[in-house]
Amino acid sequence: MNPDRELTSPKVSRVTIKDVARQAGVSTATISRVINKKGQVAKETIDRVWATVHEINYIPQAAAKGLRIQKTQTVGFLVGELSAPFQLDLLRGIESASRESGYSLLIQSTCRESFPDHLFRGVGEHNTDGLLVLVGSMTEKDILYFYERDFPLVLICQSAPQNLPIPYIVLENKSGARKMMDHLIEIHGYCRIAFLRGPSSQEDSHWREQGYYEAMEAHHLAVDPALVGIGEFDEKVAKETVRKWMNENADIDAIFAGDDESAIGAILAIHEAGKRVPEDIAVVGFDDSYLTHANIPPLTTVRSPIEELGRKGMQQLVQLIQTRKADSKILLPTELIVRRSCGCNYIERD
Amino acid sequence: MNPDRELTSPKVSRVTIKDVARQAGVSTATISRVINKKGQVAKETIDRVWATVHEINYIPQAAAKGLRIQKTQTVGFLVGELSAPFQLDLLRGIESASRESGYSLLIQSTCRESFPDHLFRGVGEHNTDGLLVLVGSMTEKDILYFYERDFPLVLICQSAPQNLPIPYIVLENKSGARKMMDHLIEIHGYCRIAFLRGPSSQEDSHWREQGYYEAMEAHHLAVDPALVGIGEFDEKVAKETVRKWMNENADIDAIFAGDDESAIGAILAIHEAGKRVPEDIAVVGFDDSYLTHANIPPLTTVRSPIEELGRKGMQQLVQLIQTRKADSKILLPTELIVRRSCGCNYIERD
DNA sequence: ATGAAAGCGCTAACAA
DNA sequence: TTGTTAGCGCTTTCAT
Repeated sequence: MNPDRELTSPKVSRVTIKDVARQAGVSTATISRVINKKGQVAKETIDRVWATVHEINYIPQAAAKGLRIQKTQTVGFLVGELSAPFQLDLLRGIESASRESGYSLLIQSTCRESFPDHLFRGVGEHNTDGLLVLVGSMTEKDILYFYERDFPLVLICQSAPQNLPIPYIVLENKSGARKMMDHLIEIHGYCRIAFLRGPSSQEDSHWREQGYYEAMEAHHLAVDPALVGIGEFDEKVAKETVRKWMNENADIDAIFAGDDESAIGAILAIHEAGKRVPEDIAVVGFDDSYLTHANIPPLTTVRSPIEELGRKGMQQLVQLIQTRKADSKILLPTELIVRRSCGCNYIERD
Repeated sequence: MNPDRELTSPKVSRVTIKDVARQAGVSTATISRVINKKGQVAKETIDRVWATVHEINYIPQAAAKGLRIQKTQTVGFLVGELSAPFQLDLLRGIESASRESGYSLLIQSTCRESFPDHLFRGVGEHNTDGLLVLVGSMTEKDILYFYERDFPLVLICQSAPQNLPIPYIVLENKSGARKMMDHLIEIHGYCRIAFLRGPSSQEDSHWREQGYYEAMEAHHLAVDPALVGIGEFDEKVAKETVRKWMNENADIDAIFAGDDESAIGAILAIHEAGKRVPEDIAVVGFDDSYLTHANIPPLTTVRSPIEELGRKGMQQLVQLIQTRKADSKILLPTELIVRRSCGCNYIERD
């Protein structure tokens, strides 16, 4: 576009620990001791070293340190496709926790990954001390590969394959769904409740569906198989499913969508059919993701503590790296968020 | 929570280039040549080396290579607070571009950063070859610091301070705003158009506002200062401003919100006042961010090519790192997205 | 309390 | 075409 500019080669050649040593009149060993606060160093020496460090703007090179101590002080976050809004909350939790623990954070999406070779995986033992693996971002085969090499791995939203002792952290999906269903049934008296399931391979999806069945059974309500449709955690897919129900004039009191995205799709389809939410049909979601509160009507949903999921997951990973131990399983509680799309009379405060 | 588990120390001690050399019966130099595809190596040797590499699962250690070649093959992305949904789109573009260029991606939020010392910045010359800097994530002082050291920097949504030749990439905010205003005025005949401005320090915000003024002037419409209110790119702030207008019964045909978030806030406030969008007051936004199309009514807005912004920005950075040259300024075109909140009769297709 | 020196794993200049 | 070797910048052991 615009004219190029020319850059000279770096004005300042890298300053190394040797420069600091020379300048401060001590050995590199002492510099290292001061910077890493290890070993005994005279108070005055410490001060002189720090002064020099600042004076000449010394910053230790990570690669050299890493090579020497055989640690990268870096963790990796693996994600399938970067697109679902909850990933930003997750990332926020992950980033802050890693930073607080003194680890750098490498992030890699594996969706259109096409590494010719295991050599060239973007992230792994060669450049990280451990990996945080979001469901769907790594094949079971690869998980096993790392496990066999005892490389620290923490799984998010996914339990360990083959019951291996790989630490993982998941949401309380079933009880969350159960709470939602109880609300729909007990408070509103809905009986004909449809369910929009997520991807069948997803554990979150699976447990939410189980919660739906469990609640129906507990309240002696029959599940109409025709009212369990595909939502795929996708707005468009859900919309299509609900559109079909609308066309068939299906008898539905409420739709429990497997996640907020599909809930949006459901609402859109219902409006398209000229009906109202929640007056004609209630719609509720799961996750309490971005903007659900600003929906019209504001969406009743189950809050997933996504940022916390990221934070805790990262804390587990760091602990695993440093002590080789971690909780094998962490279950994060979910919370019912009642707004108006279920038929309640909630008023948004701000 | 659950019982801890014990992990043994790594079963497999790291395999190094020496192991491959020994096993394949050649020198480490040859291994290096094969892996990096540099220099002349006999076809059969190449095959033998690769076979060995796979057999013993050799992965070159990034730190060692980095130390030797004095490059990290890593780039950093600096962001203020990880929260605005557009950041995910941005990150997607950045991540894919960096991966395609063979760079690892370090990400760091600088919001609640509290490094005691420049030594311990999370990201910089010590662990990256260059930095992608999102507006608001770095002080001018720090930008200057890096600039003086000729450390590769590309700015996103922010022009270079002091007209320094630091490459940057921004959106066509003014012309986008202008297009939107022209639509509002020429197609809908609105005259009393309010504007919800973003943070005054933000360049995006500034240019969008300029586009508003320019369009008003071009159409010989008077700007009513009372109708230029604060929105801060924030739903709640915008809502409050519009709520005030509603209470005052201000004469408004349309509200042009500086971004989609504030547009949402505006819509909420209008509904709260018992009025309809767009029948009573039209509302339009800027960015075409997540879920705007699913709004009720679907939001008319200006699309910002955020993912492209990330991709292109990263490509510039890589070019800057590798050739020391980059376009000094890139302007990314925006596009008017007409839906229904402006009063048009758009039907969502899916 | 401080310094000398070895060596982490890799690349590249030079030699063969 | 292949091997030898020095050395990147740092930490750490062992002296002193």
